[in-house]
Amino acid sequence: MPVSIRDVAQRAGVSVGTVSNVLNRPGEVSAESVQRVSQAIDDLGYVRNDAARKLRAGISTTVGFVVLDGQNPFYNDVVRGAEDEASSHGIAILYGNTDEDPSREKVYLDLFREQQVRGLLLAPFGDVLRQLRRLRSAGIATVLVDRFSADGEFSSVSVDSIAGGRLAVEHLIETGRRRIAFVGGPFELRQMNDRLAGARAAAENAAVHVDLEVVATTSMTVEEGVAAGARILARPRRDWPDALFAANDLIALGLLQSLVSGGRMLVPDEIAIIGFDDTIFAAAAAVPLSSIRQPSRMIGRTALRIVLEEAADPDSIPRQTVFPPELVVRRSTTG
Amino acid sequence: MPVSIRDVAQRAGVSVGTVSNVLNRPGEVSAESVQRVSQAIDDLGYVRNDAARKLRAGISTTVGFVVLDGQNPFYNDVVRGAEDEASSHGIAILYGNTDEDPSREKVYLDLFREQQVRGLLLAPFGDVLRQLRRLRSAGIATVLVDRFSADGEFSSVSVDSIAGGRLAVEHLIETGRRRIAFVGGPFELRQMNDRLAGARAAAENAAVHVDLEVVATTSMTVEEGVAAGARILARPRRDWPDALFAANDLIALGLLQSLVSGGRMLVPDEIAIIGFDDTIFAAAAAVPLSSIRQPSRMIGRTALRIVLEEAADPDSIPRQTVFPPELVVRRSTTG
DNA sequence: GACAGTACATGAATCGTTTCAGGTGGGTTT
DNA sequence: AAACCCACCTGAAACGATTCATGTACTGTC
Repeated sequence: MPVSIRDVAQRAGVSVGTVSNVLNRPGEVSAESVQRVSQAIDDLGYVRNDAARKLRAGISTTVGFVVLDGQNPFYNDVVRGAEDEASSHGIAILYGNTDEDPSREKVYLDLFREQQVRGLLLAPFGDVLRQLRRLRSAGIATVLVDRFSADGEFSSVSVDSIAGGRLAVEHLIETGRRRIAFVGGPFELRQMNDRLAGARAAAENAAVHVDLEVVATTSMTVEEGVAAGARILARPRRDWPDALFAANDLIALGLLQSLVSGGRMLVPDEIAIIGFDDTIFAAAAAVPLSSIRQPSRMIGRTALRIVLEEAADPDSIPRQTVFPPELVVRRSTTG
Repeated sequence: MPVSIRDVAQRAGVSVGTVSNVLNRPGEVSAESVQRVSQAIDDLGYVRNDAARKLRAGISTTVGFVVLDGQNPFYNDVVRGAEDEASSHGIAILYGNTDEDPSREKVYLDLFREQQVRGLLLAPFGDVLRQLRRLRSAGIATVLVDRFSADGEFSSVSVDSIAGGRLAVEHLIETGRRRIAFVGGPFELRQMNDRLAGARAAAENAAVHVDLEVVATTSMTVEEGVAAGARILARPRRDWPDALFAANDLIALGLLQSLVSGGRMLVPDEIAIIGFDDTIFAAAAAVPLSSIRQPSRMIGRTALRIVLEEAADPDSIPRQTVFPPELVVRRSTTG
């Protein structure tokens, strides 16, 4: 039932070696053979058995991609970029979503190792250094996504989160805000700390006095944003901040939902909100959301390209690719 | 460098067959052997080579999932459900997103066939019947997702779109709307036609007279929703509908964006909007969006379970699993 | 016509697992 | 003590592709 290279060879009247050559280096085969083999392949509906190929040639045609939040449109965009690049190389993507759960992350890393992926793209959450090293020694290259690899041990593709945080807060200050809250978490995430650090830098370097407080969330979801918004509103009015810098758009949307619920339209007049990522939903929000744009597809494309290069050359030196963030101003910050 | 089952066998002082048995049927091996082999595996950091396993045993440990819109949170939820089920079986998901492009769809189907996935989950867009049949004859089971398989040739897991359409329009009529526009497309999609059919049925069976027009979009995206909204607003005011039923939440969000842009807050007073899918963004929208909820994770879980069952039993009969939709009322339809 | 060089084609060996027919040794039955 | 069972182990064959050393046939040169 399953048709193998041998069947093709027989039908085309050539040896298996020739069929393999037609498949892999058509240039080294006579035009006639190419023609006859192609014909036989069509007739028989032959498809290469990737397992056998992988086994013998050691060439894997899959790349793993593990993201930390599958609900976040930002990661969907990144994956989409990776996909484009991958399919142009005939490579398929093994996808895993950890939902910020270190044990799920571990499971996926093991699973993908067993699958012997060609390389791994990872938006890390937990402490995976040991595992990544083991992957490397098994010949699997890893590129970190959305996370600068400070020690330079692995390649990474990310946006300058510090600059992003600064952009956001500078914008808030310029538009007259003075009591700013950074809403985000968990702070195990490096990006999180960087965004906050950028925010702090902007606040400190401002010509005017600016208060910057931190409202911590346990994850970067809409629900957490809603909850944080409720906590803020529960304070006496004089203790409200006049601007919120959300660690990502999901949190920002949650905040927005709190602040406009029950017909209270506090944004942007009383409180400005700015998000991060500039996902497709930012523009469609209750109040169109200002945000810090990341070139998400480009991040995905680039990461995939790098991982393939590293897989091809195991001695390559890890490199950090950092894109600049971009401020996108919408109604939520401009009364 | 790479450690094989032979290395493990040697270190444990047993034969390769025994190691394999420890891995696959530990019950049939003496406790001592299990212990020694496990020890050796740990010492050596051995991981099974999935390619070899797949080649010899013909057992694949991946399932393909091809969705038609990776930006749509609905599909992300479905994938998440499938993921949960998959990882509990040690199965990895090969992910592909076609973005409503039939040629991409074809590419992924070929790619996944080459990978010899255990089964395939597919939210189809184009005409893939021929390809699916070929996959089947190659021993790869397919389960259609979010699409009822009318002819019963393949298994499917979906929500009753007709009922969903009816629910939506009945709700609009009950809340006093009489001039309803269905905004959606493309109509190559069966779900699309079903949702519209349900809407028509509700309009026709209503006790009062109801107008139902169709505003066609070329895809189910926010941008298309925005464009459709603009077209509607461009009409003389007396020709405006008083309610919009969007084929999914993304379109609904786009419509909303048009209708509240420039400070015009037409929703819900002048125009009601209801979406479909009840994605996480519906509640966070400009005006919290009424929608028709699909049990998305459950759809994913179920589809994966079924595809595994069918892979295990090639003679199983295709079955259609249909979940009921659920009306979720929010501000966008209740003045 | 001998020789080298070119252009292709061949098929056996190989990758790392799983499978399975056959083997071993000790215990139980008759 | 012969016959049989049982629990466990062994090792070679097989999966389907790729690789590579070895052929073969033809062209052109001197």
